[in-house]
Amino acid sequence: MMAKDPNSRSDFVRRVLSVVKRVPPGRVITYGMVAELAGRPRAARAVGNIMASCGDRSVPCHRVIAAAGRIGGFGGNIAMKQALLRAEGVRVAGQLVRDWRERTWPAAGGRRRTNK
DNA sequence: CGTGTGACTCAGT
DNA sequence: GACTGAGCCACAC
Repeated sequence: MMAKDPNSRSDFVRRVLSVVKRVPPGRVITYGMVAELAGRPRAARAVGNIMASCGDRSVPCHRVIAAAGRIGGFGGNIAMKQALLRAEGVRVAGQLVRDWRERTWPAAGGRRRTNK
């Protein structure tokens, strides 16, 4: 069993993967949110790098999107990411997610206020 | 150990 | 709404 080796990655990477794995189906999360849950609210960029290097297929990296509901990237196969999200019930329009506000996880508790 | 790069984010124009 | 510049972080070389 243990075909995987999560221990070979750094702590931060392990934490990021853990967060993404916790994202339920039909839900999406932004890189910044993952970074924050991972303990580095400013490491959105690093999270993107980790996803690009994610060697763990158990991680639904397709549920990780950029801020403002943008799809972001997917190793050049953005179309696949859109299809995967759509297959989970997420409304995707081109490179933009329409219902990301209601599908962002964890539930931000509601909509944003006048101030970001 | 310094530099460059990238599936990012924010603020300003 | 779109583009630009600057900031921030981890990893490969």
